[in-house]
Amino acid sequence: MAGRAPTIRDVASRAGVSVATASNVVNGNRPVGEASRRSVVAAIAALGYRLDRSASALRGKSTRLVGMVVPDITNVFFASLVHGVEALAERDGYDLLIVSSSEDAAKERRRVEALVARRIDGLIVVPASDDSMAAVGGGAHAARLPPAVLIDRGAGAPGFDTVHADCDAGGYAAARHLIGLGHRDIAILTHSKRLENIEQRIAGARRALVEAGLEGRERVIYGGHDLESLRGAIELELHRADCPTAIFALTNVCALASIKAARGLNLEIPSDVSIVGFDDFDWMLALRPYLTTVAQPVEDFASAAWRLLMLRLSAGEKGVERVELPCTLRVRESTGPARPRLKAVAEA
Amino acid sequence: MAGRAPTIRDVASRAGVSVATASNVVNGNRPVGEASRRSVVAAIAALGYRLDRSASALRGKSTRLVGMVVPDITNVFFASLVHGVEALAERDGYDLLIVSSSEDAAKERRRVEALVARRIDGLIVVPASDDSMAAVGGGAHAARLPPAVLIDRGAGAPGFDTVHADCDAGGYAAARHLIGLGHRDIAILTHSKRLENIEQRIAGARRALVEAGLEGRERVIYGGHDLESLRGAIELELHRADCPTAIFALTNVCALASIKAARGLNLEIPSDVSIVGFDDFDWMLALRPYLTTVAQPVEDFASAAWRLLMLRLSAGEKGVERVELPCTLRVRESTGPARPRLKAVAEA
DNA sequence: GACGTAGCCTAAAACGTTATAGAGAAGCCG
DNA sequence: CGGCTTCTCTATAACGTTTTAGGCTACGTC
Repeated sequence: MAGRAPTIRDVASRAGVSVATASNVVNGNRPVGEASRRSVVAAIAALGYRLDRSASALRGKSTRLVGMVVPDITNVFFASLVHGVEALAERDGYDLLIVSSSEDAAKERRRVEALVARRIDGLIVVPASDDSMAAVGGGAHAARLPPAVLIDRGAGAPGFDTVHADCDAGGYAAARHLIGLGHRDIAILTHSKRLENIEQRIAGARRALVEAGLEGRERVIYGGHDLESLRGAIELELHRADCPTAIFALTNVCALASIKAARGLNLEIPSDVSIVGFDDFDWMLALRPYLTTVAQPVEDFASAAWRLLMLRLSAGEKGVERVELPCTLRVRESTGPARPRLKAVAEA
Repeated sequence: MAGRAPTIRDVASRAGVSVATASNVVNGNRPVGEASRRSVVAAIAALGYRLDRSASALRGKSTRLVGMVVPDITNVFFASLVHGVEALAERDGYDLLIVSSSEDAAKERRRVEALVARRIDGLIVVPASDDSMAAVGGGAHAARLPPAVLIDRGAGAPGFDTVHADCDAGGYAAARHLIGLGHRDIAILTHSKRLENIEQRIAGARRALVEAGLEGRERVIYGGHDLESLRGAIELELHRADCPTAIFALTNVCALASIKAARGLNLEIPSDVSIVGFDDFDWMLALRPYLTTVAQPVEDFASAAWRLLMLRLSAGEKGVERVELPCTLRVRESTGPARPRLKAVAEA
């Protein structure tokens, strides 16, 4: 039937008005008289007209497109973030261009440039490293970044609105909990990158140890990004004669790795080794014993980030805003009183 | 320093060639002489020119934009699919517009229309229901859909390339395994939607039962989309006097729900109840006992879908293609010999 | 009645790119 | 040398929208 899709010209001529008026009806940019508006609406319905966003993106000042960068969509933490942001974006009539950085700053930079080439209105990023976004902004012919909000990491980065958890408090709460149970040898498992939020978690834990007169008793283990290398790293630690009686796993993947390692070495949780994890997602509730964990308010991360972005898009120039959200320690079954280590760990 | 970003006009004039030539250098659409190409490349570097994709989207025939629709990005199965597709899209210079349908056909339709308004080149969908995409294609002023590939569901939908697993074989293998262990009362847990692939899994299981002379011994439990309602549904079943000795959970969320339910009722796995799950992801490996499961080749889903889409984008008209990939039963520890039920289930 | 103002509308110029049609030069064949 | 093809390049017209700069009418005020 129809040769090509109807354009706003077709709408205008059928409604007997100018294209400008038709356009103003479509995107209530300027007021339109009641009579004109009605005939335009009727024409739109009759023709089945649909606004071509490519064209409005080119001509208009907004593309109603927001870019989102995450290290790994497969990680439920980031997936939840995306989930939350996507819902809000839809509500406000934005579409989301999602890319992943694979925890690689160079790749992140490439991907962000691709997004900028699409003229995104704004950007929400979980940066691969704390300063990677600053690097994208700099340089001779640097891509002019649109307003960007950093989530989870890069809390100190100048020039960006940021949303992050109070990781220091989270680390402190976790460590205090373990210390209260009598643990003196605590392994802290994390991935290798030097990230501000990770350092904060460690700092918080350290603070608790110092308070308890246990300065320097923690051991920080950097295990890499993937599950298997993390498991290997913590397994090695558990093999030692002076192995820790508790593990504080700084991300949900680290928690998973710790559990797998303990299982592999036939260590009972929590009687042989206590574990405190990070984050709190559905699958964790299938683990037995239930995991004691430091939960982050992921939904709030998403809504805060979106709010900041929308604010900046409408408000234009304004000071950067830093939102810090609370973590909550959820004590469940994977932590228990420390016992003197009796049996030697069997070789796997 | 620079007022506005350099356009291809600036590049052309600096290189001393026409804009058409500059454009042809940027997107090797037509051959360009060596001398011109060099000066254009030099000009691009000097000016820090970047192609504006909004403009090429409007004028050109391709937007290098692909839409992807998933029911729920939070589900690791769909997240993995996105992960796979995104990597391939990046490789081929496409960007991915990701939306989620929340398992709701009406929302799916709205979201697809939004994508079409962006003039996406193609579409990769895990449809909310088997015929939801066909519905989008129809209608009076229906959005003309770009080439679309359906993953996981809608295997029979006319006019679409599809990628799906051999669910019948998967269901058959799982049921045979349970029957071989002596199970006679098998509960099949799934979410409520009538989906072809789910029906196939059930059909496969039935086939195994019929073969073993156990016709009609399975009970299919439709538990809804979220974890808690699924758990409630299977819990109810486990409460019955004639409760099943084995559960075949038809998705990874169903498996999770089954485990939680068993735990909640203090049933030992597998001695009290055996569980076969579906899909195979990292977090499942932290469960104890290790879950026996029917694994789907998620990475292959993604690459097959991408291949089909690229094929159709280049080949134009051609017959629809249906890719069916094998499932593999991974026998681990959550299934064991059926024992006559001795103890009554304690009230939770 | 002249003037200012508000409300509604229009014509036409962008936006930055790619596609089209064709021009000029060079090479090949008869 | 004329005619043909091939290669490279250019000028210019789109693409479908929003924005700009006014223009017309109606209305109230002096």
